[in-house]
Amino acid sequence: MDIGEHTRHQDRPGGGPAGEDSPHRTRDARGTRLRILQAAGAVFAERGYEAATVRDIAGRAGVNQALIFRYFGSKQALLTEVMAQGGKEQLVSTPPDLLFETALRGVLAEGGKPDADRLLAVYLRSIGSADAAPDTVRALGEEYAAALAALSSADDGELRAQLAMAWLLGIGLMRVVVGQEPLASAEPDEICGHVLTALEGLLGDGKTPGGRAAERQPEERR
Amino acid sequence: MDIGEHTRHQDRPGGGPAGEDSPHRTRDARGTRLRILQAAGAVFAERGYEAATVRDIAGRAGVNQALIFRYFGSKQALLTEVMAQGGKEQLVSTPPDLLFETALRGVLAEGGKPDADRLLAVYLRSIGSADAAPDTVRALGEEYAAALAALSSADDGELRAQLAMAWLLGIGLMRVVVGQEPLASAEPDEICGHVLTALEGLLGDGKTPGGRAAERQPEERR
DNA sequence: CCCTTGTGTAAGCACCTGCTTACAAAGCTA
DNA sequence: TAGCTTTGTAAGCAGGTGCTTACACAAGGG
Repeated sequence: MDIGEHTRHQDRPGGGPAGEDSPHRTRDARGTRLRILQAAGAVFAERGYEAATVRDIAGRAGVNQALIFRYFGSKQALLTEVMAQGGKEQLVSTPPDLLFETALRGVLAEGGKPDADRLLAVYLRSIGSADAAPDTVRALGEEYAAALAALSSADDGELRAQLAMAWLLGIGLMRVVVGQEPLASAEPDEICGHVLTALEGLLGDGKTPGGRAAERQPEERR
Repeated sequence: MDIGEHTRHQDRPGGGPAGEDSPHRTRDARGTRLRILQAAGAVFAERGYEAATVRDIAGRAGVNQALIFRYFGSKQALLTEVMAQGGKEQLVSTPPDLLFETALRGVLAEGGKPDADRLLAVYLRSIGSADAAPDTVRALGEEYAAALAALSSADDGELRAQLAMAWLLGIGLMRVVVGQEPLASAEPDEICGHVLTALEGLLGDGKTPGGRAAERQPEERR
């Protein structure tokens, strides 16, 4: 699973003052910060936290590595910043009854689109090594699970919701990191149908039917 | 999750020829090799591949680190060896219709028992970083999925089986690595009941509509 | 005795890591 | 011009990494 499409800035060793067509304005602090964040997201997603080096990130962003420490302080803080961006937006902007399907489709879309936000890959690849990553995942996962649990009237609703979240993560792991076939190339609609059908009883608590989200026939793609 | 119980050999810097009561026979190649493998499994499981150092492993095993390279050649080869041991035993020794529940219970038991085989933790923590880890996981997962797929008459049986395997991995990830509550401390029986019920329609028979399976409640409601 | 083989060790090498420091230049005000 | 802040860079530091080398000691055979 090669990514292959990134910002095109390479580490230019010479950096001479000759007439090079610099693709970005120099001395643009906000732009530089953003490029570092994007490059960090890509490198963390590809290699995981430990294997990613700040020299790699700086090279990909086209900046000197000292700038990374000026802007973010440390490699760990950079990872935290990468993880923090855009984490909860989906959570607060999606009605709870559609939350799981939305999150699932987000996970499924990640493998396909090359330029999709690689947040999930960063999470998955950094969980094993970085100290802050499991905490971030746990905190985010708990909020998702709590929102999901509110839908169910079962007394162990939170556990059920976390089981559903675990399935999300596992599917993402298999598709994005491991790349197992045929799962990795399967149609999102097909996977979505299977998963939602299977979870119907787990999340829908039995009394009220799960609603449209659990219909076997997948809805039209958004 | 403190381990706390291992071979008690520490790296002794002096190593004087005085009358030291060595708790293991010296010059025992097979025993030394085994101790290295066990120590490597523990350290890889705790820290992940990248963060684990051969000096740590050697220290935990009570041997000189040069021995690790004599016995295994490289750190990567050591990881491969650790992953290879005992991977497929369960696969070939379990009838297919019990395979999923057996694997699930193995995953669930891992968090509780401190001295359980940490193979899953090694997998999960090393997936993000090591090169060979995803390949090993993919190969092993494909065999499990193939065995599971043989049970189903659906034409996409393999996909369904891999979805089930993904759930396994995700639950393990949440329990062992992330440690999310209440999932991490939940009773294996309870989780097992939920998961098996939910997967009934997915793995059982592709022809049976999923809604039917979700209609019945889990048998014992705690 | 020496020689060989198998097992274990101490010391180091070459390299890489995150991070820091000293410095240069751009932009701005006066 | 000078002075100041902001943005960027080159060079290096202290420490850790995987891995190698040279060596020590036990055991067995001639």
